[in-house]
Amino acid sequence: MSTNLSRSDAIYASLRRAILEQALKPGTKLPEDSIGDTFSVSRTSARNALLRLASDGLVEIKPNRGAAVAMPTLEEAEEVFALRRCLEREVIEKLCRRMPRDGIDALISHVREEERALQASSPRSIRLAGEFHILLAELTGSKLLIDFISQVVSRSSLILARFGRPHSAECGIDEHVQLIEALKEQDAQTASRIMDHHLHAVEDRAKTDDKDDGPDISEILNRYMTASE
Amino acid sequence: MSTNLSRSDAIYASLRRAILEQALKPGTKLPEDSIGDTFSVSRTSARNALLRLASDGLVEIKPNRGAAVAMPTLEEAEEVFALRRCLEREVIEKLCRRMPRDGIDALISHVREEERALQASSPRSIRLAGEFHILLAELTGSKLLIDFISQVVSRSSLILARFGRPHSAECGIDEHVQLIEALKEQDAQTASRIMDHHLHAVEDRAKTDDKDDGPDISEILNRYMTASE
DNA sequence: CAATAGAAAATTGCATGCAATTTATTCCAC
DNA sequence: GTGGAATAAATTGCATGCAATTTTCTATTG
Repeated sequence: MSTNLSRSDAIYASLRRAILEQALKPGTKLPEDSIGDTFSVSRTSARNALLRLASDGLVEIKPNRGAAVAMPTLEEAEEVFALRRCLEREVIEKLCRRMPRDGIDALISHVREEERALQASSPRSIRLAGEFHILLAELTGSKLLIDFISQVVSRSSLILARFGRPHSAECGIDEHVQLIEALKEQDAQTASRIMDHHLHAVEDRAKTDDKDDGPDISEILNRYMTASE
Repeated sequence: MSTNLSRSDAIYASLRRAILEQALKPGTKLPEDSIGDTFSVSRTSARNALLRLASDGLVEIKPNRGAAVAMPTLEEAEEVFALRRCLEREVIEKLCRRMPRDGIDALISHVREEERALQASSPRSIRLAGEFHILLAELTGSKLLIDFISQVVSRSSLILARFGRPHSAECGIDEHVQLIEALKEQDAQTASRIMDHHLHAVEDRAKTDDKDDGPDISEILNRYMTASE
């Protein structure tokens, strides 16, 4: 049970967390050697993890030039949020038709955790805000929908890291609470309206363009080697 | 220019074509050795190709047990078509708002090619039917939308290979023609209606459950080694 | 001093080898 | 002849090594 994860799985998970919590900023180069060294594995395992992250859109791999944390453009950002609105609307509709028992409870308890992380100024709060939306998708029970939502949520985090205010949490937690209320009442129209407003707010947070790159990768990664949440 | 593709790219493309044209049926095992041998490359390259196909949902990889062409369940099939309707509706709406010049021409010319392939009873017709929908997505200009549509279209092909009548083309070509007409008139409502009807027809074609597996892989793959269209 | 050509270092793409796990086969008891 | 354990074959997960490409540094020239 302890080593149920393969080595490349562990690296994939750690890198993913580091990117989503904005410890690794867009543009940061990710050489296979450095990653293999810091995780004490070979380049092969690191490479596989990078390939998977690339298909998630979290890193970009250019032939013979290596991998780097993806730098979404403003154009791509618009595409992501347009598609995200489309997908999250589908989630809301599905959930208003059929919400699993304990679903509301799970959502409430997640929001509580978000609040705790926010008060503690933990970097987890950034990731938890995104995972609220993933939890919504999970409640629909559709594997594919979970997968697609995860992708747009991940990319949204990246967009906020690139364009948003530094370290701003992605979502207003109060809006999450409002959404839960509407879902409880099975009010699809209100829920959709809140979600649209919520996503527009997130999108608007992508305004200022600050950037700096290239600190020590290994230093950052050492904090993300553990598989713990 | 001749070898702009890396080795694993070529294998990925060939395997993908073979799966989408239903030469490789769901459930067929894909051992790294066999693939490497038939393409005259090492297991490493074959492995990378399989990893990418797995993230597309076209093959399933179980730890220490190898890869096989994915066998979608009826449950997953429902998920795919539900999401596909959602995404294709978005495509239609976008295209009715703004259709690129020459877009209609490109669609018409694609349908012509579909007709030619169908008359020639070419296995290409199966793939071309799916690529009509991908072409629609491409006309929206959204990279992400193209990506997502490609995924659901690929999975649809797999579902038809698993559950549909053998070698039935996925789509009725006449419905494609009707859709083009509605798009030309910028009639989003009619276009959406046709698309919904069209996709339901495709979904209904997933009824009978026939199966047989396991011919010689290498024999099939040899026909797909060329990088041709 | 700027610019460019060339060499050196770094990094990726791929092949091969080995240990570990899984699958198939053999052999023996019943 | 059947069921099950032990063994053999096949297959994956991973590490290492080498050639090819890219990037960085250096030196020479104008």
